[in-house]
Amino acid sequence: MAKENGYQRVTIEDVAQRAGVSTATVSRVLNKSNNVSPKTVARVETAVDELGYVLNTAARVLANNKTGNIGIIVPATSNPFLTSLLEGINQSAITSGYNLLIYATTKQATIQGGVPLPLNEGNTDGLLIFADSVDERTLEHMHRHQFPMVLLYHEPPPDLSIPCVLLENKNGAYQLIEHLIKNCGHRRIAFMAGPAGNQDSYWREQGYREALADNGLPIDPALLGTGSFHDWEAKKQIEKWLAEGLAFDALFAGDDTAAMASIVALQQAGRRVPEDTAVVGFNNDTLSQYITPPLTTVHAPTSEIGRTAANKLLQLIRGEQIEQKTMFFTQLVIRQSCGYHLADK
Amino acid sequence: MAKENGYQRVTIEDVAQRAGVSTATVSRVLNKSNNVSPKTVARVETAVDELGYVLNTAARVLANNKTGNIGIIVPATSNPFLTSLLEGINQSAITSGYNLLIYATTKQATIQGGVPLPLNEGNTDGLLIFADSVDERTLEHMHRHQFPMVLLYHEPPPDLSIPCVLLENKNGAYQLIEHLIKNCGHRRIAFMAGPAGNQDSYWREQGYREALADNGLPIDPALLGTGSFHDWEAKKQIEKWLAEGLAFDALFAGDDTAAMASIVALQQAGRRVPEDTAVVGFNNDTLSQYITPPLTTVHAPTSEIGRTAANKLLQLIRGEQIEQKTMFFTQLVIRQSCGYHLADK
DNA sequence: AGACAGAATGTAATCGCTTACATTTTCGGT
DNA sequence: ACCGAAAATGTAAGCGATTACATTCTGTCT
Repeated sequence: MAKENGYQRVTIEDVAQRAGVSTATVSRVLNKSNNVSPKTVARVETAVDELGYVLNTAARVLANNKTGNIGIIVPATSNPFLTSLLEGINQSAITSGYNLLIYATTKQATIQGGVPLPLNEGNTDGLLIFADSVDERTLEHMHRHQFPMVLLYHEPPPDLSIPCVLLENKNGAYQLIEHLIKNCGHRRIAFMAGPAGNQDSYWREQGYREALADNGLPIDPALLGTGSFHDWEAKKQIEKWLAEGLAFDALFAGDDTAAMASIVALQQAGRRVPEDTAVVGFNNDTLSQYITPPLTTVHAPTSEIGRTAANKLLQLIRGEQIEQKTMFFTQLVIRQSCGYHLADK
Repeated sequence: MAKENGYQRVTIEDVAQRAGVSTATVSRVLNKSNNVSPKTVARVETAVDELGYVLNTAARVLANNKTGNIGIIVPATSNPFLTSLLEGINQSAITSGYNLLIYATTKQATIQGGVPLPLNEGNTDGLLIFADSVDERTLEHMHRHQFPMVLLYHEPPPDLSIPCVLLENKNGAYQLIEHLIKNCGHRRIAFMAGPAGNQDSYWREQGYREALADNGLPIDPALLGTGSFHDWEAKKQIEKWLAEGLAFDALFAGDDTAAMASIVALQQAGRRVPEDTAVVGFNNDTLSQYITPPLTTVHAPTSEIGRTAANKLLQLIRGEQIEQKTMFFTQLVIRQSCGYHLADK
């Protein structure tokens, strides 16, 4: 009855008693339903105030089978790209009167088969799932139960028809690399992949490969590394390459975070960017314009993607029909880290 | 009965029936309570699997009066500092078997008097509250109901004894400014305040003022501006100062985000940093080492603060006694944006 | 004044789970 | 074979809301 910490909850019944009405009426007032006289509304409202009544969400959810929340499962990284994404999602959630609950998975606690998600039908009306932060088995299970979900930056397994919103990566990467080759005159371009299994990274690599091929450049496996979209990992990769004495005059770091870290690592090793080594990223994070040299990158409409994904989920929850796949496109942003301004044209 | 989207929930009763036991037993298995025979456990577990049963969190919460979640209310900004903070909080939450629910307030939807918080006793066991993201009236109300709360970077109003964890700002700022004056030889040091009402900003300003005073420098009101710990705001302030023709040879931007944006704005206007104008920040965000010039700043143990705050809240929830106020200290980090390496010593 | 539609309010079942208490099993010891 | 304590299981009363349905007020029209 009393909460563990000893506080005695005020219920709708107490309010009803104090206001001299039934619980049904109190509930009506609380839910602003019509057909309740102004005087009664007033009486109930003062009773609520006087008692300091707080609605018990759990009870309401149980009765309504609706929570008013949407959730998102993301990996617990500090990549600023995520911040933009969440910003967009939160925006549309709030606009629609929903709250956003965020659950960040860590290495120790990745969501894997069997373990029930902390965010589920009990506390959310639907879920946004970032990349592969939830394993396929769990996904399938929820899908079987028709729980509203939208996948972010990830296509669903072929047999699961879960709506998703995606970023077009290949073409963006292709243009970026082509710019490096044709406009800036680079030949030996290294590539850092993202985290294992990341679909964005996969397509960026495809764009990289095609651009090289189309421009008559070989794919040198030695130029293929891993940055995991993570500063530390990128730094390690650069150091490894440098130690090996790898020859490269440009680097596509996979994303902006890895690019920024790479620039620093390169500079610390005495290489000038872009004079000695050009570096380009992907995403166009807010910060990429603030570093020196300003980063050449590919703009991704991240917070718009977030907004759209949330809206799709909300439609799904309302039972509306939505298209399975939404694709967003990118745009090349040329600044200075690619060395374009130095190239002889 | 059926959820809006038409899915029929499997309840504990269905499981009980299928396993040929009572609901109580199923519940016991689900909660891993002892005193249930291995065979029964097995029978129940297969029934759960076969039926694809998912526990209804709302019902459990209603029965238990415990959610297993802690929540945090933060402003919806993309300041990387917040990311570190959340990281720390999430870490200890998960370690203690709790989940972290994040609610980000936006300009449109700040938490103000009367409006019930989306995160409350119904879905969380306790709340972390960042700075002034919740108004005093609401705070008081929850405090009156003994809802476990911990304030972050903010002291409670004098009459409300809510535990808080704070950062020591004044001394950090003092040292920073003193370094600028004594070691780097700057005289006209501008200051950018944070958001209105921000306590961290207040104390940083005090440190700034005292350092100037102690070193015989006047406080020139013209040198006092606002950056709001925000890139855009900082940029505007710089542009305004530059347009006014304000003379200053150093800037304490209030935090790293404002510092980085200021550096860019200054550079765009043709001023060299630190040769023409030194710039320093506060926080020591991960990125501050990656920019050029690397930022001189004050290190704040942000994610440790997060961890500590979460732990305090968890203790509070368990009913343990905790100290009201925990203070964390800072450390000066000298890199290059202050111009120290150029100063004649 | 009486009848009646519609507004206002009340009654009580229900949502899915936990758990105190009651009851039945199990099993070692004699 | 029997007893009794401990182990296993069952029964049913909540938790705090919502809401279908029933009932009681209004006030208008004849």
